[in-house]
Amino acid sequence: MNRFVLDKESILQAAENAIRRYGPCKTNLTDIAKALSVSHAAIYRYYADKADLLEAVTERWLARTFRSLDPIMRENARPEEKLRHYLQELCRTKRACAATDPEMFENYAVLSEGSSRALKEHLHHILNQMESIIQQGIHSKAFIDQDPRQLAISVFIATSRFHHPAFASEWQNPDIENRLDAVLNLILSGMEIRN
Amino acid sequence: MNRFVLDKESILQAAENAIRRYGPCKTNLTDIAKALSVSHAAIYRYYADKADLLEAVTERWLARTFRSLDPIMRENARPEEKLRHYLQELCRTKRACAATDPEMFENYAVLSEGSSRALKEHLHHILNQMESIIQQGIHSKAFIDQDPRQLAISVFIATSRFHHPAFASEWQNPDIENRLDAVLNLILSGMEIRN
DNA sequence: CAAAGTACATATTCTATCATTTGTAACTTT
DNA sequence: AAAGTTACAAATGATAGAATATGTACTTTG
Repeated sequence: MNRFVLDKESILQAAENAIRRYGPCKTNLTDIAKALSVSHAAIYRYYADKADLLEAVTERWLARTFRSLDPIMRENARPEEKLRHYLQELCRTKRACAATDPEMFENYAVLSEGSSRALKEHLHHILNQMESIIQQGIHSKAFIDQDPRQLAISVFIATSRFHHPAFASEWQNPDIENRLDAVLNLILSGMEIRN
Repeated sequence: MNRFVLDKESILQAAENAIRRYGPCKTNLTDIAKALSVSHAAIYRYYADKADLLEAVTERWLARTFRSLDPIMRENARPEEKLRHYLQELCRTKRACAATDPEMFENYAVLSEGSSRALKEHLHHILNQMESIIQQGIHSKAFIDQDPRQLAISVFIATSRFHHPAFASEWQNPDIENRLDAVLNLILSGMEIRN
């Protein structure tokens, strides 16, 4: 018998499968429960409600998907190159998700319209990492001496077109990577101390 | 009798009134025709179809609304200040429309999701004006010597968050103007030749 | 014959009703 | 008592038939 122990993790996996199969809009608790061979009510023992479950699914997905940013933090490159790599990788990852994992990306896009705790935390995490790189750059006299948090926010905003899901339809343009590089050149040379 | 001569202009005005009254989604040709005391079929003598009429309405609205940019082009300021003013005014105008003329703004936002000739031309017009300011800056050795068109596009993209309708909901934040200034500082100092 | 109206086919949108989904509480089983 | 099921009320979503809107061809009017 393929009898699971029903737990948070198996519910998360079933939910993710359902989202991939039916898309985020058509996914319902009944189908998720059916896949686990339990009644839908059983899920309420583990998650307060549907929104809570979807938050958890997205949180797990975000952590997995943007792990590729962590090695960049450990790179031994000049801060300006590190920040460039970081944003290139952030945007590349978003593009890759939109193209190869469209349902999970849509799930994320839908959630990003509302106000989700998981997404706020993810944004904070991204800004923290950028701030840390900028901090290094300020210490090594590579970047102008301004509030690194504010700089991180400005850089994040200025590159929105390349990582915000509202613009996902533009990301198919083969020129998109060049466009990002052009914007990064402008921003980075605005931050650098020239000599 | 309030008998009009039915012409393109009076139809445009009636259409704009209808959009303001009912919103772009609920506006239909029958109501527009009713307001003009003609049958809806009469409109087809002047506009090929509904999309054609709405294009024309938007074109007229865009021309009227963004006239405030023209005086800036004639300003006798340093190119870096001129470009700053231009983008501040562009974004300020968008914010003002979103707040005080929500139906016409929504009409514009809806159109901007599709591919409208009027909007493409408007974008070209904006980019042309920005390019011209940048051109001046390059000649006066205030800006780095790069393709002014590409620079204009980069500046436009980097400020999307402040003028693209997808972000209109963020424009209520009282901090929005400071955020724009921070991004403009970054971009402009990236373009300027420092000494 | 130019300009608008009428009549009509097709496409779209509304609306009323029905089915599903969500969330809760009381019940069963081990 | 822990882990699940069953049964149900309220919210949400699907559906089909009615109503309205769009676009075209033909008719009327000055």
